Amino acid sequence: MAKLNSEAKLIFRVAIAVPIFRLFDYLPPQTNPIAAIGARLEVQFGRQKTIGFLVEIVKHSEFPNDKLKQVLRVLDEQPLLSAPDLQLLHWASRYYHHPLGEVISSAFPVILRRNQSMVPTEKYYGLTELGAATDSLQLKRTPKQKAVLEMFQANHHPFSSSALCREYKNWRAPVQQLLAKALLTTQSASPSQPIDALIKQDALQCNPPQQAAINAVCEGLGQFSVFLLEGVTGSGKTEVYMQIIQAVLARGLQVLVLVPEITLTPQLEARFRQRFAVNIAISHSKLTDKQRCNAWLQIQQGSSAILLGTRSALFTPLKNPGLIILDEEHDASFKQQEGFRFSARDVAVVRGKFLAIPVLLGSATPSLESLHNANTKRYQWLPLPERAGQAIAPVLQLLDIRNKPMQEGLSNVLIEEIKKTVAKNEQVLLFLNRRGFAPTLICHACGWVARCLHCDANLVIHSHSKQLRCHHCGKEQPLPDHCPACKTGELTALGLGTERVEKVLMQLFGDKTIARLDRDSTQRKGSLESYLEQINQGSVDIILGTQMLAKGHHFPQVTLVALLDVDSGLFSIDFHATEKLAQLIVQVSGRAGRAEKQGKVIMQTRRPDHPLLTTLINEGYHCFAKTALAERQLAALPPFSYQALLQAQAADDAIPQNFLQTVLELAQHINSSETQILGPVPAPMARRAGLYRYQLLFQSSQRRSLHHLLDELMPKIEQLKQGKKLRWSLDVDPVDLY
DNA sequence: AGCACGCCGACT
DNA sequence: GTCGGCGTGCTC
Repeated sequence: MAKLNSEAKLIFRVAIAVPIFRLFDYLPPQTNPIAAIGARLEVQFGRQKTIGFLVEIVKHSEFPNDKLKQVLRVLDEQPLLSAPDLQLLHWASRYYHHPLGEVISSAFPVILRRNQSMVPTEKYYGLTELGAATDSLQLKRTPKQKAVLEMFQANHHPFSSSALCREYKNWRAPVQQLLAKALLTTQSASPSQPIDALIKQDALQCNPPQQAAINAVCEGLGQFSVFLLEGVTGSGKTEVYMQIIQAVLARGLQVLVLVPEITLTPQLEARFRQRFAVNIAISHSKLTDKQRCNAWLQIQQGSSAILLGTRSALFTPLKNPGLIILDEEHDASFKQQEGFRFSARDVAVVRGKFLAIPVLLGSATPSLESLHNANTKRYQWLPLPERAGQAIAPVLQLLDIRNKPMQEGLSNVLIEEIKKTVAKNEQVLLFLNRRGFAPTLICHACGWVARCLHCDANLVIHSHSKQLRCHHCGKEQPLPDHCPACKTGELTALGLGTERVEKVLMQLFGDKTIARLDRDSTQRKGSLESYLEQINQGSVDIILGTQMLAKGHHFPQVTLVALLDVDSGLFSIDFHATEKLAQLIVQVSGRAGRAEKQGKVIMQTRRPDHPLLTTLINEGYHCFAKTALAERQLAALPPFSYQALLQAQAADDAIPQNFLQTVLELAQHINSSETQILGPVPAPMARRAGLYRYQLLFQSSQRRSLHHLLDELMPKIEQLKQGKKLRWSLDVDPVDLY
């Protein structure tokens, strides 16, 4: 009898955004005994009310049935995520060994993770029949209203409030008046647009490789496949993207476009808006929660056709999914480095599989993983070897600076080249991947070096703010004028940073305009944009900067690029470092000679025979990648093996060590020896922000056996009492072994 | 993650 | 005497 009874009732299995690998069982609410899988639920969880996600409806619960609580409310009649997207989140939770509740939660915008109520979509404004028929001249006494009305009449489609913000600074007042006059009306969503109205501007003429790439992807529409578009800088990758997007839009489907950094969204956004008349949603972390929620809902409900966003936009549900594009696929910022540590590139590929749509990965310098996948035919390789239009490839040369006269990192040969270039009124771009004045402050008398108290790192001299700053924990202190150790010695700045190069450039080229672009000089909001504009207007002669120069900005007037110090990247313990360096060199070189003028790239080095540099220069990135892959294979490193990194940190040195030792013993118990376990060892930077860091690396030639081990290990780690005294995390497919 | 319970130090 | 420090344990 009791059995019959328990089988009669239904149990909701609920995922909640807490760092617990378990699901929680609830009784259905009185009102809805059945709800849709994936719906958000309001539940009492401990002493607080939270949002949970309905994962499964089952017949009985292992949990003492008399202690089950009832779901308070079903928040979504229809689940906001589709079945394949829910499948994807389940997959991601298993693959990255991260709690399902947190993974599902990460697919929602912050507002929908917390707020009970569905946020209404953004308002749309459209013409009434009267408004369409009214001659705008009747409004000549109210010029603002007249202008707004004319804009609506010229465009034939409704505008959202965010779209109006883009067009007009103060649109609210005139729009309100037009509403009052019944010339405009509000509507909840934009109706779908006729296909022939999608295109504003005609496609450009393509060269044969571009056309081949477009054809290949377009033939694959409607089914899953992965394409790797390897296009050298200036080869017209964006045009390829746009023509494929056009084909997807013509089928009435949506496109998800992911880019690595926020700074790249305005450029692509502008080009998309020039070409397409469809609504485009934007999502990145600099937007407010409300703006991001709006973008999410627009895509989810189908009122926007293109979503352009960063890593966090990956899980946005598409009403009519058609294509995923991931630009600059090699970029490390696609990997989330905290919490749910997923790779947006890898998950995008799996998402394409679940949604049965193509995935297009693009880069001038593809990751070794993706090239390997292309070699093994998992991805279809689409090379764009030619520069599109008039562009000529730059000349690359190594400049041996051994025993050469130097001024603060600039060899005399380079200084002459800079002089010649600026004399022709052409721009120079200097790249140095180190901000600040100098990376080391040393006492000339006693050898004391300024070190961070909280990290295993030297403090960096920042001369503008007259400070010593730690680039790892952010701590700052005033620049001392005497040696704190011997009190008498003279303090010397050792090494090179962008501030120091800027100083010598101002001495050497006092009459020229120099722009320094690094994290310090572009902190103020909009300052990067204003620098970029000045550069494009030609009012800057010499551009000096870090990493951020390598990321996709066009500098058409630059004809000389110099990399001041490529050597510092040549020797690193992390096997990813050479790949990263090669990508950086090629990306920076790509800034030169984009227009008709041929560019020149000079790399200063004391290792002119280093195989990485010679291969890269003589045979190009693709050949470098081939040799690098061969080396990885020989050493059985990824992508020829699979890794997971368990990191632990605490204020006390012994705690993470003991914790990882216990984990190691647990793992050895489970392990059938197919997976190697290395450690526990101190992390490459053993102390950071006052915490001692240790790590345990798991590596296997078989992905399966690695994951079997982790599947069994993780629940045991979760139960360790030691785990509560420290911070630990598991990173599957780590890219940064720090 | 949040939140409560609980057991030890310096305060009106 | 008690306010509050954060260690420990629990959440269907």
